[in-house]
Amino acid sequence: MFADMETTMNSMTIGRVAKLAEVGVETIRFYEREGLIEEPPRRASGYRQYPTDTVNRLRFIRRAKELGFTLKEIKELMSLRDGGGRRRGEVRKIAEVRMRDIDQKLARLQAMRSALHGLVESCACGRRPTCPILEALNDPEDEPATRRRSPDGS
Amino acid sequence: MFADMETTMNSMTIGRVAKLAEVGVETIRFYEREGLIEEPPRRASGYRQYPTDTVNRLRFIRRAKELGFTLKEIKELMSLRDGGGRRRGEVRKIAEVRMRDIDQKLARLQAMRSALHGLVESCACGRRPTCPILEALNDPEDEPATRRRSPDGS
DNA sequence: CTTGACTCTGTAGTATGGTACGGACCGTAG
DNA sequence: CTACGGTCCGTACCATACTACAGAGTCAAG
Repeated sequence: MFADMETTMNSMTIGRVAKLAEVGVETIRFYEREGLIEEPPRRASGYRQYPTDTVNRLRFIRRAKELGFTLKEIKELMSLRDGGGRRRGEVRKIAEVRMRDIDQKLARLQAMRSALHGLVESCACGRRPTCPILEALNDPEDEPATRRRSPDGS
Repeated sequence: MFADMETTMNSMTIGRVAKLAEVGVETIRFYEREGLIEEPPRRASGYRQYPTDTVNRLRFIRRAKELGFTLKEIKELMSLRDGGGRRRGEVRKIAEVRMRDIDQKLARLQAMRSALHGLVESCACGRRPTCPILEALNDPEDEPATRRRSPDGS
């Protein structure tokens, strides 16, 4: 058909982009309104003409969302690319904060993973005093399991 | 005050649980309605009396949510503890699926982390042809970067 | 035994992130 | 040139996950 032409021409209709990025057409327009992707050039008719790169941006958004980031956070993450009108030190600081945030997510996912692994390997479902899955996301920082700081949280 | 008594008595009011788990009182009742936590015993007055363990469950929910799991998924994860009326093989299968899901999240978070790390270390913001942050979540599985399987995605 | 904070139920409203029209226009295959 | 699907814009609706009342009852300190 004409799919090949569109892809090689480095300019795609919204429907083609949507299909490649595996999102809905309405979603793309929604992201445009929300400022997550920039307004593309238009044809004389008003049709949006997307650069192929937009597909990657949309996939990034989709996956980042699956990792628990909000659209607002994703917008910020993507703006780190070009600095988003921020000073260098500021970009650096944001990136560092996000990294710590990600490290925490990594640690918790790993804990959950190993809890599930234990469940699969030993099949020790329901015969333990404590549940490894629930334990997985226990955080010694705010759970004084043995005693830590003041006994009253407030 | 009476905080100490309540904690040591292994039975807490909803307000106390809420404070310790760092969620709202209304949220707890909402989770109860949704079946994420079981209905606690009541006093004669109708007041809910929570076992201390409920705090851990609520924290688990809070963190799992931050990791991008929906309440439905979290409910399923928690039900793996007691089997949730499922056969052993079924529990195992669910756990395995979830593990693969988590592995993917881990890989993507790690990619994003290292992209941010590169940004912080080299401070190479905005002077590259491609953006490491956007690249981070590119997936060779569905993005035929160099050519792979059929050239047309559909 | 009053007072003020807490809890109860039920219902309504909010924020986020889309999703689905309706009615008109565009574009290309036949 | 006509059919038919894609796209336009605006608005309305939806699911998820809370959040905020209202109005009544409860608890415990003073």
